[in-house]
Amino acid sequence: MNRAARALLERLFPTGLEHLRARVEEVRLPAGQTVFRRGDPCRNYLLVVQGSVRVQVLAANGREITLYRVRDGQSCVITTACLISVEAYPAEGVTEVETDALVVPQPVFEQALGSSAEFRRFVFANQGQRLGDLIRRVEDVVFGRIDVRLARLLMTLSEQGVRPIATTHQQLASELGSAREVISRQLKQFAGRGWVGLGRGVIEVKMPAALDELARQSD
Amino acid sequence: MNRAARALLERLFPTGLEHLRARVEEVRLPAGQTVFRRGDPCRNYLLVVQGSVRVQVLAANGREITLYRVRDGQSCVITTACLISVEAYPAEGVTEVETDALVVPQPVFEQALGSSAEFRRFVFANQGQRLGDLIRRVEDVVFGRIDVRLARLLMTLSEQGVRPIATTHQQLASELGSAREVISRQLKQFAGRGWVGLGRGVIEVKMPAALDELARQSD
DNA sequence: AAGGCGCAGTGACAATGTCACATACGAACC
DNA sequence: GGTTCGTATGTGACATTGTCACTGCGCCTT
Repeated sequence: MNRAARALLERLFPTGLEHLRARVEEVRLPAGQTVFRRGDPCRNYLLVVQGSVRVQVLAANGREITLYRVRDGQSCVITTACLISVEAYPAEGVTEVETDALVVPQPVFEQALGSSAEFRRFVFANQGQRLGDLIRRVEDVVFGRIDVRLARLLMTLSEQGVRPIATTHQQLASELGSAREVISRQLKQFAGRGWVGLGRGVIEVKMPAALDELARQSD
Repeated sequence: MNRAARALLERLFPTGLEHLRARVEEVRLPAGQTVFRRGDPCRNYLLVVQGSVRVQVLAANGREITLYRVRDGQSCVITTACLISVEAYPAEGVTEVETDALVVPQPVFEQALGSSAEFRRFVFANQGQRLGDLIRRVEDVVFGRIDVRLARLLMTLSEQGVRPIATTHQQLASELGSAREVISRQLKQFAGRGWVGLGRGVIEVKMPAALDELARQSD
């Protein structure tokens, strides 16, 4: 078990709960691995030590939308909520990169919840954040314009990742719950204004200020 | 305090936790009352004893969408999640009818969470259901056709409420996150096929089987 | 070099949302 | 009975977004 995993474990199962640590398993998942599927029952509490899990919903016709991501040191709302209420997963989770996770069996989860205020705080803090993400996503999808949403996404990707951005139009569409053609058209507009440069599987943000101004429009 | 409230209180604060009951307050809210606003901090855990709270998001241009409802014996995800994570409310809640609720102060909530497995189960069961509602709502909004969604809504309303349905096109639009004109057009189509009868503020479902068939279409 | 496959471009059309009005209904009041 | 007023609904023109059916391009494999 690596250092980050051990630190997280010690934080969540502090003195007095050491005996629970042994029942927590560490797993290393390759990128692109499905962690849970829609309709699966929840049996374990999952904690991402290091990596990223994308939680998404798929439509029959191939369209999809990303609900939120679970990143380093976070846990998944759906798992938490379904674990005790015994609902099936309403969405699916896929690792985006190689991901290190801790698997806490349901009985251990319940026991820790009963005996550690720190553990409860962690669980609820995660719930709150993920739920907030989700509601903002609804708002965005229902009321937001696609150009604004795309501009925002491009800014986010260019700030946090390698430049130029390595992604396909289809991936952007899946992120936003839109269709590839729509994204292609928007990107062409952006490119026409000189805001971005387009290549196969590559997008270069050339005028971040312009994109940013568009991204700030709320309505 | 009425019987239903007392029963709920006894269930959630059983023998051993009687002392907490006294710190829970009962309130009776009139219909149309705003329970919490977007951006408000969460200070109390709210339990609906009898009534209904609609949780919704409003857009700048007047459009709105209902996320879910909290009904008899249920509690609100947002409140639960924000209470401990100290996030502000990302949506707002409004009573739809006169509503009886229990107000559990944050410290009492934390204490109960630490000492009662029954209380924890209740809280998480509610979380799971409400979160499931929310994800299904996202799916519906992003991938669903408006005619199908409207048919489903009309069936739900006609099954559970007084017939004919007493509602305006605007209310239906707000429920679905759509625009009034869109709903009016769809209803006119339904009426043209003889599926419904329309009046001012009133909709009569005439051919539930036809609506139901439409409502079952998933894609 | 020849396919094959994934990615992107395109035009026509359908569905939904927006805007600016016009109308119609019902309650309250003369 | 009429008048008036506020709310609910109808409507056409248009903008935006999604769908469909293709085309073409670039890169990899064989």
